[in-house]
Amino acid sequence: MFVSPAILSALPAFDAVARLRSFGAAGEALNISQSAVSHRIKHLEEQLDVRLIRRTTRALELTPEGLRFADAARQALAEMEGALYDLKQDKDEGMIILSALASLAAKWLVPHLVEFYRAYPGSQVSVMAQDALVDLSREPVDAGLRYSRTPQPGLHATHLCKDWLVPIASPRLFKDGKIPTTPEDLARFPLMSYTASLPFDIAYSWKYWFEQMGSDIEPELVGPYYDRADIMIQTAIAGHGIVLGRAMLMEKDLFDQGLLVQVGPKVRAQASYYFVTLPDKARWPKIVIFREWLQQTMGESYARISEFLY
Amino acid sequence: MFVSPAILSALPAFDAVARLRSFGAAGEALNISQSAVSHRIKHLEEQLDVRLIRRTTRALELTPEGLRFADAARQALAEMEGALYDLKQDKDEGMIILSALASLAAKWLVPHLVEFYRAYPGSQVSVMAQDALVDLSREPVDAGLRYSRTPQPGLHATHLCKDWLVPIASPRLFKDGKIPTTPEDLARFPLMSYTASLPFDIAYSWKYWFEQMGSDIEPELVGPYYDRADIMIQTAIAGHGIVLGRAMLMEKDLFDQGLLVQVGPKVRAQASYYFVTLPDKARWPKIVIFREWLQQTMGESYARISEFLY
DNA sequence: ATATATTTATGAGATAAATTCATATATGAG
DNA sequence: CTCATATATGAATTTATCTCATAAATATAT
Repeated sequence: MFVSPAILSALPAFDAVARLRSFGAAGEALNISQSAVSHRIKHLEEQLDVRLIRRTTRALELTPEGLRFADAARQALAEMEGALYDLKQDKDEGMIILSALASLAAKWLVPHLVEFYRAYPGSQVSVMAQDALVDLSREPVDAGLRYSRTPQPGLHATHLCKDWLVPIASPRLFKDGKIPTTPEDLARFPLMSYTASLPFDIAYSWKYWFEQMGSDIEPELVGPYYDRADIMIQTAIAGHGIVLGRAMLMEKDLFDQGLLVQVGPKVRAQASYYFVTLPDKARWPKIVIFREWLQQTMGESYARISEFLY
Repeated sequence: MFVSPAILSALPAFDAVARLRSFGAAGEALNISQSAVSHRIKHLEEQLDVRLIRRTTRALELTPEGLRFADAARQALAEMEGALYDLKQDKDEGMIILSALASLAAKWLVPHLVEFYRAYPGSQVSVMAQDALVDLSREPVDAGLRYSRTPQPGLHATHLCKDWLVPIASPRLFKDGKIPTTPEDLARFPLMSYTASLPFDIAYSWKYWFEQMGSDIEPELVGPYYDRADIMIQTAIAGHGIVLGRAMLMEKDLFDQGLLVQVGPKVRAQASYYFVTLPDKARWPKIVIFREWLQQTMGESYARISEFLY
């Protein structure tokens, strides 16, 4: 057997009549005329070939069959109502599932997320720290926080901020208290770099930095290497040497905890941070709220960092 | 929130697409065109403002939202399918709930019902032995077996058979073996009658019988009285006296068990047996089957009794 | 008994929606 | 690149639904 659309579309009317015991009241509840309700119910009874309602001019009563059918109708409608509510929740105020690069998640996002929760107490953000770029239309992920030169085509992308490459190190590395200031000074320390697998790998390398400094020093890199920028920074904090790191990842370590010091001029990183979503989801309220917060807050971080670093 | 008919009527199409992973196949399953399915799904997605299906020319995939919604849709449809099946069952082969007068139920219907079960093994009849006439449109009762002069207006009624009033008694009452044959003989025994509360009460009384016999005897009735015809017959079987009973109620006792003997001529009873249903239900298969069996079987009973009694 | 008020039923016309057909469009496979 | 196989789309048509005005039915009050 198969349930015809005609039967289904009559359910709200029948349910309303069953609950309100009046065609007029049901019509009012559904914003249609009493006549429409009457027609619909009649049509439904014809479809089912069963009398569902006993009409006694002044009052309505359900037949035994009508009572049973009303139960089923109510249950089916409740099921759909629940599904609709869930969909709405997804858009409005449900949890945002965000796919972010692990380095950014660890070093910038997680420390700042407390501010978001403070500002929007009803919200919840779940961060999936993923190195691979997930397919937003396939995975149950609402949005992505990405670092790239250009946003991926086909997605709704919002530019958040640029970044800087900065040589940093633990103050403890300089036992005599003399922090290097020139490329030449700097090159005497162990230079470490993150072995990115990104296509713009070169942008991270010391080679690029020395070029930007107008220096012809050919840097000699030492290990350990990690493929994650945040772990590379931890290595610097541990005092293993000088790391060329992305400024946005080091905000807390530089300012708030003093674990790192800048040991050379910043240079422009080649990529930017983007917030991306499927075009469909771009206007979902919960996404809009988070995106605007992110844009504002990353912008502030970037401004603060840009001003602080020489 | 309230579930709009537009959303509901798109559910079968969406469910079919979700199951079959193809618009074309879904259309075929629902006997509509591929184009119609495409339009419906598009409309549904617009209504919900959520993308449910990822289209990739060659294959379909549900989005995470689509998967969840498909579950809800399937469940709601299953609920309705169940309800539709129940309604169909009611009409086709479900249990027949029959309201019958207690006397007829006990003395004729129950003994004959085994024949019905034998003839229609899938069927089930539930007999509610009720003295009061129930309102068929209000109670969960499918049909009524009634004894009246005219069928109740507004109901679909089928005439089953007439009946006779017959004086009967236990053979044990006549210790000398002489069974009375004339009204005068008969009047020497205790005469008992059922104190009906029916409007055609008089028809049962001995007075009426003696009149019909052309006798001017004024019968003197003795107790015990019962308001149920079947119990009155049991009283006769117990040998308490002569009872004027309805022939249809005594078929088994007279023929098959020899518990009663006829002790005077039969006279026509004023009422008939009718099988009544609500007009809506009159053509339900299960009702038709039972009605036809009843008509046939009561007809045979009546013919047998009419021939047997003088 | 009769009038009245209240409620559902009905028919016709107007409006809106769904369906089909024909065809465009997209894309994976060979 | 082309073909085969899907879905998408637009316009015309058909179908369904709604509203309005009004009829019909009956419980309640007079």
